[in-house]
Amino acid sequence: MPELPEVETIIRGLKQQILNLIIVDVKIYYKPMIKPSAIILRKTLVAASIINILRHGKYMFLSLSNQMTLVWHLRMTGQLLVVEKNKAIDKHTHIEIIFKDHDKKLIYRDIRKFGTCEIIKTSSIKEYIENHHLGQDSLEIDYNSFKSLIKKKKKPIKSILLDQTVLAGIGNIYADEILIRASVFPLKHGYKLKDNEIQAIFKEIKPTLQAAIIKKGTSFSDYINSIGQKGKFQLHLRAYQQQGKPCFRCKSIIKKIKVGGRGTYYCPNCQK
DNA sequence: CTGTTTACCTGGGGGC
DNA sequence: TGCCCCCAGGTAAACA
Repeated sequence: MPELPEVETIIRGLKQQILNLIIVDVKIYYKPMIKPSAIILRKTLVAASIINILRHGKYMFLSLSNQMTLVWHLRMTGQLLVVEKNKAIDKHTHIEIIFKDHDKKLIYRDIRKFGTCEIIKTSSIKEYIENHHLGQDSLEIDYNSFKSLIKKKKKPIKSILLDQTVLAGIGNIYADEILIRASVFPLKHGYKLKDNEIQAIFKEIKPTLQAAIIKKGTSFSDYINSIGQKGKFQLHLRAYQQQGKPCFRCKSIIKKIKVGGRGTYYCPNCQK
């Protein structure tokens, strides 16, 4: 499940590997993931190069040399990989991008086919973020806007952290990791949180995500970065998938519940 | 407007 | 061995 730290890790890898390489061919095997169409994607990419990559939350913006930008979202099992040009692809590979005079290619793999690739004008990236009602990036958000957003919401804080219109980038893993570090019960509603609890959550958001970026993300099931490596933050998880294990703080047994339909892990003693 | 539920997909695991 | 069912979760769309 690529969340902000995993997407950031992928972008850092891609920037080192494929920036400014001229694209000579694009092969598309699964068309429904592309907006507006596979034909337009091919036309847009051939003869162009990727000159910059930005991130907002879990969205990647790959800007091209021709004033166009690919908005790529990996959803749950998407992978952007740089592999040897002659490497055989498997049935989960949906796009191949071939570069001029280069022994590597960029491929898109996605077991569950939820990922999307959308072509927009580079000048309308801001507009795209607004139209999709994305909140501030989780590494950028300031305390006052965070606090006022949380106070308005009549739903569990866990669901609020997952809401990309509130703040962008947090998914199921890091929502639980932030809440156990902040000692806040995931089912407690936003408007019922005390200032010191909102402060405690805010204080954990950026350091938790930054720590995960340093470890190159969490690899629980499918996530690997652009050179096929797993992350290492799964070795530092305190809540996610830790049911039955002792809490890092008080040694109580971590419990698993459902919040808004999502598996949620927490310490029944520290998070009340 | 708000918040909740469902659809989109596939693979893995449990029950039998 | 194999079939059925459920589960995993990010987002958009449908719904209440």
